[in-house]
Amino acid sequence: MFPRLIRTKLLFILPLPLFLPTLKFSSHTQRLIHQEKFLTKEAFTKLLKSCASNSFQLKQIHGLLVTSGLSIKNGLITHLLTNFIALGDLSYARQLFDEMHKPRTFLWNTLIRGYVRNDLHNEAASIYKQMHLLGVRPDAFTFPFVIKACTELIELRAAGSTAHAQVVKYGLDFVAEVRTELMIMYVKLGELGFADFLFRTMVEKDLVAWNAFIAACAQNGCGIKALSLFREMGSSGIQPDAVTLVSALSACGQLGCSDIGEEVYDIAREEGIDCNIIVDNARLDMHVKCGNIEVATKLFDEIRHRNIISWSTMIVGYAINGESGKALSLFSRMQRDGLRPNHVTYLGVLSACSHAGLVSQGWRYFNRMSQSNDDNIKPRIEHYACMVDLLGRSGRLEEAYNFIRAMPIEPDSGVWGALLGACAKIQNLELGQLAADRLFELAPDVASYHVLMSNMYASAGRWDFVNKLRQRMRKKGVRKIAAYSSVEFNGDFHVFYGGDRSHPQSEIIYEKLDSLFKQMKSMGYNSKTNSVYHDVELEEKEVMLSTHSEKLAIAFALINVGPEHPIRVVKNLRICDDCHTFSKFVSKISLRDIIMRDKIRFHHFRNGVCSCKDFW
DNA sequence: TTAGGGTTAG
Repeated sequence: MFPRLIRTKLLFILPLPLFLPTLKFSSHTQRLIHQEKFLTKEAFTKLLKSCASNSFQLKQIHGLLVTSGLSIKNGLITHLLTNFIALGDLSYARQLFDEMHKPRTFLWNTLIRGYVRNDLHNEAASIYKQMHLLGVRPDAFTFPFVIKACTELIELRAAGSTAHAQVVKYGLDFVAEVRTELMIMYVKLGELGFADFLFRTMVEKDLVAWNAFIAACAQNGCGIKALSLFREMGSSGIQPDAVTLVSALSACGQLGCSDIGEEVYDIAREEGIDCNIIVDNARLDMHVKCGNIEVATKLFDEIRHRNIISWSTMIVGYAINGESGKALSLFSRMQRDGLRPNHVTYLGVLSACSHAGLVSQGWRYFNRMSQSNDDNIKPRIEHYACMVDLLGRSGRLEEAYNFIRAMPIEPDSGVWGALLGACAKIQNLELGQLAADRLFELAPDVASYHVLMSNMYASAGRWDFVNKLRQRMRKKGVRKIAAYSSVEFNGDFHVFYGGDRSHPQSEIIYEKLDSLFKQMKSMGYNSKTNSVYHDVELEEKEVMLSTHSEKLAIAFALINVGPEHPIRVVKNLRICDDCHTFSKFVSKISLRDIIMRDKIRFHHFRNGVCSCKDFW
């Protein structure tokens, strides 16, 4: 009707009363509007600013702009769009974006960032792809978030490499922000060497780059690397901050080295970042993960401004250290103190029940959650998995299976995995097979499900099925995770694999093992060969068992660690029956406490008894 | 008008 330029101008001279009847604004906003005679660009900006937190009002403004039949400048839409992104309403932002004529790179960046910040990584990647197809040139602001999106999703791995190639093509690979994200991506892909190369060749390694690398290592199972970087940072003269210390503490928790963890906390004191609730929680969690439950209890009582994370950490701490009663009474104390549990707290409570086989109490907590009106603590899929674990491991496999069938949400691999784990413990081949069938569909690449099922067949002597399953794994390229145990001694980590002879002290370690076995056998020890899942003769089975990684680690610690310290072993998988018995005997023979952390809980061995009461 | 790093469970 009008040439575009004129129409645009018209918008700004539309008298305000025309707008007012349909808009329901606060009195403050209305005053603001009345003060302006016409809706000038400044007035419009002001109007948007005053509605920035109100999605409804923003939508009304957009609606008015559209129904006024006037063309809208990109600038105005940009304002609206950034507001919607800030409010997390990505679908509305996307609608606005699609209405725009040739949006500039800045807007593409804004949208990608919005998607990533709201965990919509696929959408972020597809926007980038579209940008690429349309020939819009990305800039240094585009890539940090594109790479982050690729890092977060396994499906986007290939896209990550493409993005890296693009970064190089546009000459942006020396931009600190871009390179930091690339580094994180490669750590997550398990390419630590390449991540390290990117870090070494960074022009200026600032605090954020150090932190990103240390945190990425700590979060992706490279605790030793994280700690060595932390030490290197200290000697390079860069002052650590709370983020650095939290990552270092988390690495210590993973590695089970609380002495080093306390040295890290000393630095927090020097830097004046102790009494920071996040750092204090990280320290608490570190002691929990090292099995120092008394130290953790004391620290917990000393933390002044405890938050829900402190309480959850402590509840879980009791649960995994075999003190379920304390976990549950702490939960009651928390509620008496007027704190509301969140979904993690409930996971801790349910896992406390699960570790001790407290079925009726578990049901009570689960029902309490289900009846809660608060959306935040309605049971999620993880809570269902916890219940299946509790029921199944307590021997109520049928009940667990019926529970799964009655679930209001679709069971995922976590839920079926819990059932399979329980079936393996109780030796229920039939139900195990059923769970495994579901798991091979839902999570075909996960080695541990194949291994669990294969072990069950082996225990039942069904070697035909074992071989079939192994073939299937080979075909799919699913590789079993090798079991290892590690012991920290004098700041170094000694890692042992089954049958390992690579340690410099191997000879005396094996001698020590021999003499231990002799003593144990005289006390009535018989090896539990049902933990060896290979079709070999009994004698050979005994040999394989006798060199399990945890046994080597314990022998190493007995030789090296002073008698005033307990023996601490960290294992990456679950402990087997025979090693559990072995550890009980050793704790009795050697009069040493053995604190062993397996994949999901602690075993504190003292004088021939384990804190798990042989239920795990 | 835009950018990179953090704690709690299984």
